[in-house]
Amino acid sequence: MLDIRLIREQPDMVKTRIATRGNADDVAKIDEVLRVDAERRQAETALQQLNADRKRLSKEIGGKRARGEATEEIETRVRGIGDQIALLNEQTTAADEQQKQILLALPNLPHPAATIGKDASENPAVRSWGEKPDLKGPVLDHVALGTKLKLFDPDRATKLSGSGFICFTGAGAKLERALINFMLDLHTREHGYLEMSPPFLVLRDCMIGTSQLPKFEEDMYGLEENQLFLAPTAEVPVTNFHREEILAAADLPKKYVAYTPCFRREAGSAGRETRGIIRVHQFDKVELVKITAPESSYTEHESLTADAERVLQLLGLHYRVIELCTGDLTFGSAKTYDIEVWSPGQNSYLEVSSCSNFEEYQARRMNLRFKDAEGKNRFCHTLNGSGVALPRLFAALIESCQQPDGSVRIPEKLQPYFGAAEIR
RNA sequence: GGUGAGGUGGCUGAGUGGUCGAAAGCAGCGCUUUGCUAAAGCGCCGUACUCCAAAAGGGUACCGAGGGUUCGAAUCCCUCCCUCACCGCCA
Repeated sequence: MLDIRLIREQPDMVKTRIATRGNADDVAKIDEVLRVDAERRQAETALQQLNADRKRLSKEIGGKRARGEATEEIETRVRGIGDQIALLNEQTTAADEQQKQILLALPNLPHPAATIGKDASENPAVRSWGEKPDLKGPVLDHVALGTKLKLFDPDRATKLSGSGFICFTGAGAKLERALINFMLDLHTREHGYLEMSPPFLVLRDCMIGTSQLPKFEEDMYGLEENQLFLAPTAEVPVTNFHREEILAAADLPKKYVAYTPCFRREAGSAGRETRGIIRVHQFDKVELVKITAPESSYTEHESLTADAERVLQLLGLHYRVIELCTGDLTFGSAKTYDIEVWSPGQNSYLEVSSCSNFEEYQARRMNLRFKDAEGKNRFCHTLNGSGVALPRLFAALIESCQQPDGSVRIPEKLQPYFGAAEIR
């Protein structure tokens, strides 16, 4: 959520920066929120004056009663003030709510140094690591390989939950588990993250806090009856862990890692990149979350991205890192790096991680603050990134490690977790 | 799910209709005293919004949340949430 004071004081700067996202509605919303804000403050000032009057006169009544004097006249006056207060109260509450809704629907400002562009085609490449594997023999994609080696069963998964679900089986299920444990151990032992195992169902307030709601409700699974949502990413429960808190500066940065399944409706993306296990309604992910002081968030953003990259490096998988340009930047993010692993079967790169710095955008929504050296309460910065998402990692791994004889070689670092050197 | 007891500032804890944004204590900060430590004394010590060009300084709201009664609510009434205890159910 953007600071209304920033919008009030520097409306042109806010408009210019938000416009780089390429959505004209956002700019219009700035003007709207400024208008509502002005109305709100005017009504609020009038209301406060009336409240002050009522408070003063009510105290007078108390005094007069104590002295045994008549109070009917004042009581009548105050009753009249009370009626006005009720009216103005409705106005300010409505304006307040309206302002809040507009602010919740406005995306974050892209970082001032962000690459300006209209969509994914203009995302600048940052770096790449490793080489495309030199595969001998016919290259199978992960669907063919997985089916042949019985690593997962798309057809039977459909029988269970409909299209867009996957069921891992046998060595596939074990590989999934091995990858989760490998990543959790890496991030906790070598990168200093604290492991969390959070609830997968979260309250609406959490979804608002990390900015999935109110704007993206159609992409979420919700349980109508008790107002819970299936978390689309561990980012939601883990970042909201400290919602409404004031942390000590000495406790920052907080670094958390969590494995959770992720639930996404993927509304509107039917048919796109849906082959095999590339885009499913439920997938596993190991997520990295940081809560930092504003001064260090960009340094922490670089190291978080490096921590995620390390997973692919240790598995020997070729990848590249790109920066999202303003037009492709996610809603709440100020800066995002995507990590894309090479998929020989798709002959393209697959996004396995999206590492974002939200600055204070989420913290403001969830009222997450810290006490700085001067004792002032300030908003934290929040960051997260996948470390990394599993189905695409799984696909890239089996495709990249396939052998001419049709087996899959397990990367050395993963063997202790998988318990074997190959799948055949 | 049932019954009972609770939810007040960083913490403990007073406050059952009027000058209560809230006693007192602890913790914290500053000053005085002091060779140091300790102790004592004095003062400060919540958050948000808002008014003023700004500072200084005002104002309003907030005692789990939301409604209601009243001229006036931390205090009375209703609903909900949460915590604790016991009972029931249950992996």
